[in-house]
Amino acid sequence: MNHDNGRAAPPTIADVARLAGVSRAVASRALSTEPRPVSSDKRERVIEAAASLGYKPNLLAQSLTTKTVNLVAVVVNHIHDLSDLDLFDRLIDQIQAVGKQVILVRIGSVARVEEFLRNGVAYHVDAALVFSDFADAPTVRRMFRSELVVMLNGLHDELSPVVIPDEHAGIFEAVADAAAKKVRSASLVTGRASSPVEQARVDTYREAFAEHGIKLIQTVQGDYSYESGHAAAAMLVGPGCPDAIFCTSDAMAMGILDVCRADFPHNRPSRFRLYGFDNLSLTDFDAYPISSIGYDKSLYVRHIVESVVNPRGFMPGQPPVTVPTRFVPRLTA
Amino acid sequence: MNHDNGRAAPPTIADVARLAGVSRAVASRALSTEPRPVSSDKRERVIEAAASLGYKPNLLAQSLTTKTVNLVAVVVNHIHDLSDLDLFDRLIDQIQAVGKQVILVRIGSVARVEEFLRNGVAYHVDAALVFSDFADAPTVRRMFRSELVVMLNGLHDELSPVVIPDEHAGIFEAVADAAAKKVRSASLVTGRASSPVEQARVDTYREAFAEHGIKLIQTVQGDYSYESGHAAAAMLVGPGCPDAIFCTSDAMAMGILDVCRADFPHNRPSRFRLYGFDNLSLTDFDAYPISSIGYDKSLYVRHIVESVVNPRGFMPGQPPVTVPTRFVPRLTA
DNA sequence: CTGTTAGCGCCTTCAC
DNA sequence: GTGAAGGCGCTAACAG
Repeated sequence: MNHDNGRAAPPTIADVARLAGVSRAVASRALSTEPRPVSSDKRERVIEAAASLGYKPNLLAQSLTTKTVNLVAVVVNHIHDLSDLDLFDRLIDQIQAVGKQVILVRIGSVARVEEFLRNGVAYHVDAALVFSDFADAPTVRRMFRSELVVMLNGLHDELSPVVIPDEHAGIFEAVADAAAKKVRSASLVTGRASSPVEQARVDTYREAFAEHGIKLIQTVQGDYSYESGHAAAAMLVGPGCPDAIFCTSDAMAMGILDVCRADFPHNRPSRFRLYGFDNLSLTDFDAYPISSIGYDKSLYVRHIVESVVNPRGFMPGQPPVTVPTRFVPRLTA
Repeated sequence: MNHDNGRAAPPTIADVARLAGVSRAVASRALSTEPRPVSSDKRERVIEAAASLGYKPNLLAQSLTTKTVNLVAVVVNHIHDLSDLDLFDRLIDQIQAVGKQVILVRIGSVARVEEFLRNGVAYHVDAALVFSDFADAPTVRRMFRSELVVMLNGLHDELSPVVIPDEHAGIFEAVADAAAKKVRSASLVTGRASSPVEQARVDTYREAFAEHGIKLIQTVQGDYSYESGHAAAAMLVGPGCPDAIFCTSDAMAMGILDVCRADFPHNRPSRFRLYGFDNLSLTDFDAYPISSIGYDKSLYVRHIVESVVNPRGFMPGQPPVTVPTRFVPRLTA
């Protein structure tokens, strides 16, 4: 019953085979999840022996021959990238549901990428899901010795599958909402200008403004953070205050809202309307009822896990898998 | 320069040895971090060869002989346990800084614990850091085949090191703060009654109230969540509203604050004072300036990582390592 | 269907 | 200081 009292080494498949009176190969086959040829009586004996020994396969040794570890790397800049905990909770749950485990890799800074490469953090993970934009696909492929890199940071790559929210619809819906509410002028608070994703996002806003005859008064650069929203507020709501402020992250919108509480009696806009982006779960708190742009997280996660489970579904050069975004109205608009 | 264009298999130590014109053993020794006898010219040649090949040791194969994977499991109930992202960011950073990687295990429910055991998620992790209270130390030890389990969920265990905040000081400071502000009556909002940690916490509050002559009017049970705080508010601030409300989590305090905004003009208390617990980074947002009880997170993380790096520092039966808590005043008190 | 034989990639004796 | 040989635990190829 009790099989790990002493300092005894964990049983190996050789122990199981011996106890069952079969060869190691048969034991291996009997214990395999795949259908393998074994006579049913031997299979039974093996299984019983394994149970009585409390045998657990050494997955590391296993991976050495099968070349698959059931390990998926999730690569982020900082853990704060996980601010959408809801999304990550689903993601991890789903990855575990398909029998894999998550190794969480925090890059921290661009410099660390090089460090990782030098130090050889080279687990042969089955796949790497890249949320960090500090590393491009080829680099990540080298880091993990894995061909299967799923880019979720907006950086495209011919050789790797890409899953990405299609921001067009959501942005246009949000701007249309503003236009319907007689918004004629707007300011835009952006993130890091260097990011191509952010570039595209800003362009989409511009396009939508143009289409609805909304005048873009001013663009302020932040860094997606609450603090940068806080700081941006001063530049935005002076005398020439716009009818609406659009932010490319919810956190920045939260910062602005906190500076301008007076402009939102009972959380409703008076002087200007406020739109965020991301649809963080934070926007469910009463104090931050920020109209935002979001997407179906389960669908997004499903696409990601699908490309991990079924890597052959991807052909080099294939266009990104997209998840449509939509406008999520709340009080601030 | 480019060493993985084709479908070529990653270079092994044998390739390095061949290129350097030495035996595999010498190559292994030269590449080892430990000091091993190798003539310096050969060492140099090996290192150069490894670099030019872009050689990265296969950590899995390595672990097969060294019995150490440089993998640390972080076990949580849900990802929402990570609500203190600040803490986790440091933790992961520090773990990576000592050359290990984090495998994030989400238990989800008590039923899943058994499932993990059956499926033999037997990665030989070097250590498991248990935040989940769904699993006790013996179970986790079996799950991971690891002797080194660090309990961070408040569940004690003779055989495993425990790191835990010492809540006494912080609670007494908070209650003293209230007493100094003429608080004479208080209500307490608690988490799951089943948890022994929570039991102890509640007892400490009671003790502190008694010492300062504060009358405990009412105890309401929540579940640490924002929503449960929201719900509790109705029961608390009726006619016999206390002078202060103490919550055993910041999230619950946030829920109460949102229901009772009117009682906090300019975020300052009028009818009653509000105290949280955890000192979440959320309390840095202007909208939730909740007085709380926290501890030095870097110190906490340092203790954890120390017990992972230096497991022999722990003796069975040793008392928990504690991190002192302290009161963190903000507007709501 | 079964058992034997070879490795997977690495490290560690152990002789030299 | 060096290299040959053996083995970590497991599974894929073979013959039988």
